[in-house]
This record gives sequence, C-alpha cells and structure tokens, in this order.
Amino acid sequence: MVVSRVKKGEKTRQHIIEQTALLMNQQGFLATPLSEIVKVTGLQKGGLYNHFADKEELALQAFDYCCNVFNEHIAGEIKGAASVLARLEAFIEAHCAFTASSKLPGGCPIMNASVEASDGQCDKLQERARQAMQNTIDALAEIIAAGVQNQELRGDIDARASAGVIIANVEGGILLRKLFKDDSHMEHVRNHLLTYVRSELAAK
Amino acid sequence: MVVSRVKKGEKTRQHIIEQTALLMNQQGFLATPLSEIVKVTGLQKGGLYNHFADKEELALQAFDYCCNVFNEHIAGEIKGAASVLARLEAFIEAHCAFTASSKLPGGCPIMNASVEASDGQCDKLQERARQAMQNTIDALAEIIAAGVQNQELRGDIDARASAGVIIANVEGGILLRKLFKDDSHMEHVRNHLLTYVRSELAAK
Amino acid sequence: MVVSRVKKGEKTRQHIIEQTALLMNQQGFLATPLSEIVKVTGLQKGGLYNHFADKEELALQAFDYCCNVFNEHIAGEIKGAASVLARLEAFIEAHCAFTASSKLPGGCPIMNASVEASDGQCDKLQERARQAMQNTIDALAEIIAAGVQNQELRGDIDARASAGVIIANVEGGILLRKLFKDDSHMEHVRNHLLTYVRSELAAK
Amino acid sequence: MVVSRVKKGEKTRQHIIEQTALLMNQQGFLATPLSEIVKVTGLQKGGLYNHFADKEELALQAFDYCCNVFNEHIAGEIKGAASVLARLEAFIEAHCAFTASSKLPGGCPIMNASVEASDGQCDKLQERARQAMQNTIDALAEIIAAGVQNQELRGDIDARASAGVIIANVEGGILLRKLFKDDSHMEHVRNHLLTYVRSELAAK
DNA sequence: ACCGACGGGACCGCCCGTTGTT
DNA sequence: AACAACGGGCGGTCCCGTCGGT
Repeated sequence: MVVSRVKKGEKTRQHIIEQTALLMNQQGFLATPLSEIVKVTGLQKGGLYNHFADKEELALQAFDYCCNVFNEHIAGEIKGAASVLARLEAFIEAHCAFTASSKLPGGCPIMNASVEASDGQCDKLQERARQAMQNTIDALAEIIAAGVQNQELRGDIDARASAGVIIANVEGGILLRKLFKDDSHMEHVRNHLLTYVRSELAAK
Repeated sequence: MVVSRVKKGEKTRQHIIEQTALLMNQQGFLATPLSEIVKVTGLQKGGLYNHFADKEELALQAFDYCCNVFNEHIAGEIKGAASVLARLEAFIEAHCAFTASSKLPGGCPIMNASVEASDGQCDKLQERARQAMQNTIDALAEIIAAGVQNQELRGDIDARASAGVIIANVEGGILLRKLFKDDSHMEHVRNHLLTYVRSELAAK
Repeated sequence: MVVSRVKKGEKTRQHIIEQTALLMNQQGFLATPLSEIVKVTGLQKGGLYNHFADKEELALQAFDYCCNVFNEHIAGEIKGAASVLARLEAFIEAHCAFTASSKLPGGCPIMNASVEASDGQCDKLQERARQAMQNTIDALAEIIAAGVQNQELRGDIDARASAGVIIANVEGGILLRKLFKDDSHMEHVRNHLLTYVRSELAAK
Repeated sequence: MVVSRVKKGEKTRQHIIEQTALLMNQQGFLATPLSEIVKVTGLQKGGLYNHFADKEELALQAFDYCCNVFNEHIAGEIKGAASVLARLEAFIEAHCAFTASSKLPGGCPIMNASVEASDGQCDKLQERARQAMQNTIDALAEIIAAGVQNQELRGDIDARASAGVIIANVEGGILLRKLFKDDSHMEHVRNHLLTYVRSELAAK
C-alpha cells in the first residue's frame, strides 16, 4: 500500500491557511471573526486549534500565504524577460494586472495589513507587513541596480529611491482600483510608470 | 442676557466628533470600540447616544471630520499660489507634508476607511470614502484643466488621468511612510511628482 | 420625596457579593463558573461586569465577605465574656458551633480558599487567605497574651504557639465535620480544647 | 524467551497514575485539566484514554495512589515501634514530618480532595476521601484500643474520639503549613500532641 | 443632557471525549 | 498501544444599545 506523501494534518492545515488567507485579505487579518473561518474551512473551532495556537498565528500565516501568492505571480511574469528594461516593464505590468485577476480578492495584502495593524493593534502583523514591503522594494531595487551596472539604465539613478517611487505608484493605483472598483486609474498609473522607466531611468 | 451663539448640546456633539475622529483614524472607523470613545471623550455611553443614533453614524461623522481637516489644510496651502503650476506644486507639497504634521495622526482617512470598509463591512462608509476621494481627484483635475485652459500646461493632457496619477503617488507615499515610519519614500515621491509636473504637464 | 440612602448600583453590588459568597464557599472561589453566579444573582453576565472587572475580583470580594461573616459571628460570641478564660472558651465554642449553623454553608472560607488557591492558581486569593488566617491567629494570641498579663493564664505560655494549636484543632475539626457531615469529631475537638485551656493554659 | 513480569500496558498505566497523582494533589483532583496531564506524562490524550475511561476515573486512581504513598510512609515509621506509646508517637511524628518531605507535594490528599469535592462536584471522590479518612482514624483508634487493652493507656479513654482529635490536630497543622509555607505551627501541634498522649492518654 | 445599570449576544480560547490511522 | 485530528460545547470577557433615573 502506498502511503500518502504528506500527512493528513498538514493537508488540512494548508487548506485552512488558503481559505482563511483569501477571506482575511478581504475582511481583515484581524477583523475576521473565527466564525467566518469556520464557515469557509468547514472545520469547527476545536479542529482549528489543533493547527494554530491562536487566531493571531493563523492570521500571520494567512498573510504570508497572500504575500507568497503575490510574489509568485510577479516572479512568474518577470522570469521570461531578457533585458533589465523588459523586467522592469514586466514588474509594473504584473503588479498592475494582478489583483484584477481573481487570484487574491481584496487587493494588496501588505496595504491591507498595514492599515489594519497600524496603530499597534498587532505589532507582529505590522512588522511582517513591513518586512514584506521591504523585500518587494529590495527586489525591485536590485533589478534597477543591475540595469545601472550593465548600462541599460542611467548611471546617476538612486535605485532604492526609484524602486520606492514605483511601488508607491502601484500601491496608490491598487487603492484607487479597490475604492472605485474601476481599472482606469490603474491604467493611467501603468502608463505613467512605463513612461517614467523609459524616459527617466533608461540610458539614452 | 446674551445667549451663547451655539447651543450647549451642539458643542458637546462637536467635541465628541473631534476626539473620536482622531481616535478612529488610528484605530479604525469600524474597529474602535465604544469603550475607547468613552475614554477620550469623557462622556459615558448614555451620553454619547444622546447625540448619535449608533456607532456607525458617529463613525461616518468622524470620517467626514477627518476629511475636512485634511481638505482645509490643503486648501490653505494652495490659496496663496498665483499660477496653476504653483498651485499644483503646493498641492503636492501639502499632501506630502501633511500627515507628518500631527494634525491627523493615522494618515489618510480615505485610505484607512477604504481598506477597513472594503469588502462590505460597512457600505455607507465605503461610499463616503469613495465620494471623498472623487472630490479630491475632481478638485485636482479642475486645477489641471484650468492650466490647460490658460496654456500653462500642455494642451494634450488628460486632466483626470493626471490627477489620478498624482493622487496615486501621494497615497502610495503615505502608505510607505505609515508602514516604515520614515519620510524618505515620501520625499522621493514628492521629487518624482514635481519633476513630473514640470517636465510632462507644464507647457514648454 | 425621600431619596434612597444608598445608590441602586451599590445595593445590587452588595446583593451580588452576598449571593456569590455563599455559592463560592461551597463550589469554590475559583471553580464556580459565571453561569452559576448568573443563576443565584439573577443578573446576566453583562450586568455583572458593571460591578466587577473580572471574576477574580468578584471572588476576592466574596472571600472577604465570607471572612467578615465568620469574624462577626465570633466577635459577637466573645463580646459578652468577662474574663480571658471565658473569652477563650467562647472563642472555641463559637468556632466549633459556627458552620453547623447555616450562615455560611461550605465551612471555613480560609480553608477552602487555601486549598483551592494553593499551588499558584491564584496568588491574590492565597495571599488574602493567608492574611485572614494570620489575623485570626493574631486576635487569638492577643487574648492569650492579655491572660498572661493579668495572670489568668500561666506565665510560661507562648501565646502565638498556643493560638496556632487552637486554630489547628478547630480547622481540623471543621474538615472532619465537612467530610463526614457529622458533628461528633468536632465535639471531641471542643472538649479537647476546653480541657487544654483549663489545664494547660489557665494559671493554677 | 523470558517474558517481562508485568505487561507493558500496566507499566504505562502505573506511570500515568504516579505522575498525575503528584500533579493533581497540587492543582486539584478535579481542577487539573487534561492538558497538564499530557505534559507530565508525556502521553497524548488518545494514549491516556486507552487506560482510563474518563478523567474522573484517573482522578480517583490518582487519589488512591496519593493515599497509598501517605499510608506507606506512616506504616514504615510505625513498624519499628515496640510499645503502643511509641507507636502513637511515631504516628504523630510521621504525620507532622511527612509533607515537609517532598514525596507528596501539595499536602494531605484527603484534605485536598475533601475541599474540592465537597459540595457535590464529584460524589465519588468525596466518598473515597471519606473512606480514606475513616480508615486512617480507624487505624489510629485500633492502636489506641490496643493500648487500653494492654494497660499502657488509661482505661477510660474513648479510642475513636481520641483518634479523631489527633487527626484533627494533624490536619489543621498541615493546613497551616501549606498556607504559611512555614513549619512552626506544625511543630507546635506536634509538641501539643506528644504532651496530650503522654499526659492524658498514657496510664500513670 | 448625561449617567449608571443592565440584557443579550458575539468574541476567542480551552475543555473533554471520540474516532480513525498507524 | 499510541497518536493526531476533530467536534461540540462551555469558559470568561467584552461588545453595543436601551432604559430609567437625575
């Protein structure tokens, strides 16, 4: 008899995280009550607590899961790009196109978590959101720095500053799309950023 | 005998809104419990309910108050500017400088309300946030349109698109400042926007 | 119109404490669930929390109430006694007769609290039980010391040691009565103590 | 092949009882949650339920184990005593010295169980505590009766009454030691009882 | 207009006992 | 025999809104 590759519990745990992540990214990582999680997971409270010490731990893991979904999507879009410029454009396109797809309803998890955990309601979540955002900026800054190195981009660029500006544009666009349930602002942001990259970052 | 210009009740009501607004912009317009409001206002629950039908109504009014504080600050900064370009620059500067000041701790109330009320937790609040954001964009678009009109700005500009891009930048910057408790990203955004206005919007 | 002497809330609070005290002395100061308190007080959980921060605070106050009932009973019995010997005998009689009366079902609250809170389940309750016991021993020791002073009792008596022995007898008797639901052991203890006082403490 | 004298399951069962007994005598025979038992035994809940029908059964067996430890200690101390008087003194000394040793942290299991199960929380436990106490008193009464028989003790003694008084003293002393974490009261009780035995029980 | 007291309900965490799997 | 996983329910706490009294 062939034994299953992963233990039963681990599968359930993964199921919980996935369902909860999608839910929390919409209803809030802190604000979502357990009763809602019970609904979407199909488990009872007693069952949930075999996998997570408390709701906070589940929320943190759900947040991580959201970020992974986000990052894997971005990485997948960038992978094929040959030049640094192409990678930058793919990065922008991927971000702008992402939440329009229904892979992660609720928009950017980092923004959601940041706002919800801002004042000190949950320091751990805020810290994790901060780290996730830092990683995103760092990854983008690295791409830019590589472009400076190989002279695809101008030599006088501050990679981290430019990365921050691009991210700010994208996040602002996501907010407007979320608020208006409309893609037009996001498209303007995308066009703005593509112009920015080509005219201000690219070497002449 | 001289009667006071405003009734006592109205003064109390205003006091409640002001204190609650500052609190809710940090802890959440929906997430803040009444117990916290009791603390900051000095009134008991019974007293609060003489002025508001329920917590939602108070939250809506607190949100409006936050937006007013925000808008008045912006309007004050723009007022003195002579040209359209100067007004645009003042608009950008004012937004970027705002939450750094402690007039409204917690950042942009529209962003805060949008994220919290996003999924359907409170349609009224979301609708009001949407309206507030629309007003902001419209106001900015109007300035830009005036610039196009008087030829300070280029003739081929889409005023509402540019307004949206500027707002997206500002909101993204506010998010990064809130998350990192650091102004550097916001400064890069400001520089980016000033460059944008001068090189892409301004007529040559 | 005559205003009530005490506020309504204070009356309710006292009612809660009294009913809860009688209940907790039987079911446990920590083990009694709120649902039982709801039953005997007639208030709902929400109502109880207007008067007490949490169950622990209520338990502590209930314990104090029990001790007061106990002490007032003892004090009442001793008051009339003229000599030190008479007061000692009244002290013993009062203790031995007390819980037989139905004023405080459940036996000695100090013993009950001590056993329940012993290992560290509730340090505050244990400390309060310790203090209550110390007060009891001190009060008895003072009576004995007064007897030594006025030569009713022998001069070589260690007042605190004798007080401790008497209390130990009484507590042991209460335990046996509680366990066997039978007064016979308690009566033997009483006789033993009266003999002890008259033959070993009293001056010849 | 040599089979082990006791089956594996029986050994595990004994291990569970021993560890649980020590724990429950401190935290309560009823109040100790299964989670704590899981910790000290090293078994999981499922494993425990292979040996006991429910927590109550385990509690009862743990109580019995505690009593056995207690009784064996006493029996060991008495064994060597030649005369009845020596046996009485050994009985007293053994009780007073016992819980000071760390063989059974938490004090007298009978007192602990009596208080916890008093009101009707667990009739079986209360009944078993009653039986255990009765056995102790009976055993002591038998020693005294033997002394009356062989004229080491006075002829007018009520053996069961005297046994009850001695036990009451000891239990009271144990309570005071537990409460104050201090041996002094217990020592006074011991001295008191030795005097009692020698001057009131012993034949002249 | 304001407070104090209260009900009813939702929250999360933990409880104990069972079941299926190894 | 042992464990991991799970259900169903109770635990205390806190929630919001109402109502009577001042």
